Amino acid sequence: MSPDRARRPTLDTVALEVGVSRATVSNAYNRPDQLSPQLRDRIIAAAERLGYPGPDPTARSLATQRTGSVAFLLGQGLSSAFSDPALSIMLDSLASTVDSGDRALLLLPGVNDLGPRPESVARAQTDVVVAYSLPDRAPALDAVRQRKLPLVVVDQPVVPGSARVEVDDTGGAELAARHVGELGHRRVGILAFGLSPDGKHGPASPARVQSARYRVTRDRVAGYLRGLAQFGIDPDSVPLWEARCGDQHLGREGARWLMTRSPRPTALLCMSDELALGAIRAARELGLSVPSEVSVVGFDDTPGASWSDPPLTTIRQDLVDKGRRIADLALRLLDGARPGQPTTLSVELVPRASTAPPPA
Amino acid sequence: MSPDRARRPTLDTVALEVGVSRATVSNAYNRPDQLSPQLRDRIIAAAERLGYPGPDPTARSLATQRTGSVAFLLGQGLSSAFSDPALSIMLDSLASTVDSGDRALLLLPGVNDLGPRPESVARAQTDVVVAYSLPDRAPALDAVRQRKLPLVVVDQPVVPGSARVEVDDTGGAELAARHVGELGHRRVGILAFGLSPDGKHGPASPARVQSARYRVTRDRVAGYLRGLAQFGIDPDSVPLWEARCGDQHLGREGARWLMTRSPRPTALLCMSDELALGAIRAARELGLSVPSEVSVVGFDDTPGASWSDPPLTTIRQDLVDKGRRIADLALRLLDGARPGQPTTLSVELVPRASTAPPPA
DNA sequence: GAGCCTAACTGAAGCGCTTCAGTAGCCGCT
DNA sequence: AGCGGCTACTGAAGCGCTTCAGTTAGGCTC
Repeated sequence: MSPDRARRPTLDTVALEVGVSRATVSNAYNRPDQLSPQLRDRIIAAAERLGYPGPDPTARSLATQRTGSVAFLLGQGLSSAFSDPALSIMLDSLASTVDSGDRALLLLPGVNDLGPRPESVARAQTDVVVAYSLPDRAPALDAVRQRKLPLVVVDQPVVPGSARVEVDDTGGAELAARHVGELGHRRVGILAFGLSPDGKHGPASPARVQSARYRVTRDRVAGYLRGLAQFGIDPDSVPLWEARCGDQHLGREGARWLMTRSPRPTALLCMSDELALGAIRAARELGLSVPSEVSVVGFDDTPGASWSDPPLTTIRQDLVDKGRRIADLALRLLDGARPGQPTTLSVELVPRASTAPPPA
Repeated sequence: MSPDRARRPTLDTVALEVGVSRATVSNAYNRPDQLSPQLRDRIIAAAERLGYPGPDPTARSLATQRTGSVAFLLGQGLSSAFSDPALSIMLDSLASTVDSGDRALLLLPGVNDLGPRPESVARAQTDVVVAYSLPDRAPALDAVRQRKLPLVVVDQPVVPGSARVEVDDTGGAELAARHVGELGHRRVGILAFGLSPDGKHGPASPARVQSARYRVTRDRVAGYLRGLAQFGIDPDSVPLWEARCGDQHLGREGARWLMTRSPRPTALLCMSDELALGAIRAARELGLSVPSEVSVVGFDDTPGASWSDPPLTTIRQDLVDKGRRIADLALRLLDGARPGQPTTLSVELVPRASTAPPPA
């Protein structure tokens, strides 16, 4: 358009100015040991003078065949994602690990709960992909496969040839269920995450639970029911409410529904601390005391769990460790490592004051 | 390393296979109108057959001189950032706008509250930068300037030559202050965000307030004090507690400190809803009723504000609109638009049940 | 002083794509 | 028959950088 507006300086510009070859200027930036310090100083000074901002990242990427960024694929949009502090914490830890490896985080949020659009993935400048909690058969994963990018899947269905980091969801849920079982509860309700990416929330039928497209939700339900079964509780008698995303607001709504069933459950198993906090709130609004009239168990052990009122009994997973491992794994894949065995992170029960034996 | 492991197919591979020129294959992907549908179909089919995943994003970027991503620079790490739902909401709206423009979001979280490292910025593959709430004189901004990238600054000090989106922080804070003034409060405390990127929190001296490096915090304090002054309240008599980041936890701690001053403030002005929720909690723990014994005002009007107990009087800003505008602006800068006048978004007082006249 | 080694620098070949100025062929018009 | 104007496709010049195989000069050794 405009009459050749002062072309940006490139490596050549600088090389010409200093009177050296382009390779030398490149070395000045990337391999300082390859040239004499004096020459390097001259080059850097000339670059400064010419307003050369250093090697262009894109050109460098093309030449080196690595972009230096890690793409993070998210099932949902950012706002629902971050309404869950567990994700924030994990992502923060992931991001700092990634950043310390001199790489940036390319965030591809989901659209309509289906994960990112495949075209977004196709155009993403990245050399490794982390998929977090996408529904089964997310189209974005096809795009990843097509590009043959190394993939780390987290909390998510198995994808052949990818590395995997998982939390022992089933085990954790079972722990939670057994905890309330041991306390003597026999009427228990489940407050679950979304089951399928169709934006629905509300009471969920067993059939819907069967066909759930989110692995995490499926596994946790299975764990809950398995744990409860050990106390003779019939899975079909367990009411389940599905919250589309894990925020307190829906937790409250769901808990309200669960606590108005009859017979009223005396314990609520919640798939996240946020949902559990919503449940506590709902209980309070219904005039039910926690834990003497209703027990509530969360999942994740986010900071909010320990300072809620009452403090929340929950299943702890080490979110910081999780983020770090994911990032490490991704960085190692970049360096050509094989996916290897899936990493499964352990969980533990953290008993606090939101659970107690059921009312007599 | 390995003996020439099946080289990835490129445009040339496909062109050779189909027997057309490379340009034609490129057109098949980018300008379907430039070739006959039949040929295009043949090309796409051949690509499929060869496992060609479509034009390489990096090479494309180099050729077109645009990366297709928007870098988002954050003052803090992700976890503290997302502990503020206001940011999540805004970022979500920003991300979807960016995504619908077929661009991705490159997230550069801050390190040590100073914003991203300048090297990260230097290497970032992006063609436009959004800086959110960095401290004054953040080193990352120098890197942006050096690369001559278009810049949108948000909630942040003015940077020459950049576009700007702002919320009327001073005005909003003044609104909040006048609201409690009108209700009759004369002893008021302020629960503020961090003042400077040094990780400190706790009671802040007027001197520290003076030298604050975060514009938002500075402006809101100024607004509060201006509003209070209209009711004859001496700025020096107003206790201020600084929460390093805006999370409930620190809000509670700060509020507790404020509410144990003597004379005890009858109203608390909080810089975010999260802080305000923490304050309400602290009040409850101290056995003080909200609003009859102490009034609390938030800022942002996040969803949590309306369903807290009691519902929170707050200053509303339209976060979704904010995100969208930022993204639009960034995309327009990419298309060569001039930065133009700063956009200032308005705020309004939303009176709810957390404020009332002071106890007699 | 011949031979060898190393440090310092260079030349040129890519990396995979877009784009623009052509060219070739064809159709329709006069 | 000649010409203009299409449509469909091609060639080649970049985009800005990295990297590797050299080359050169200087220093060291015996």
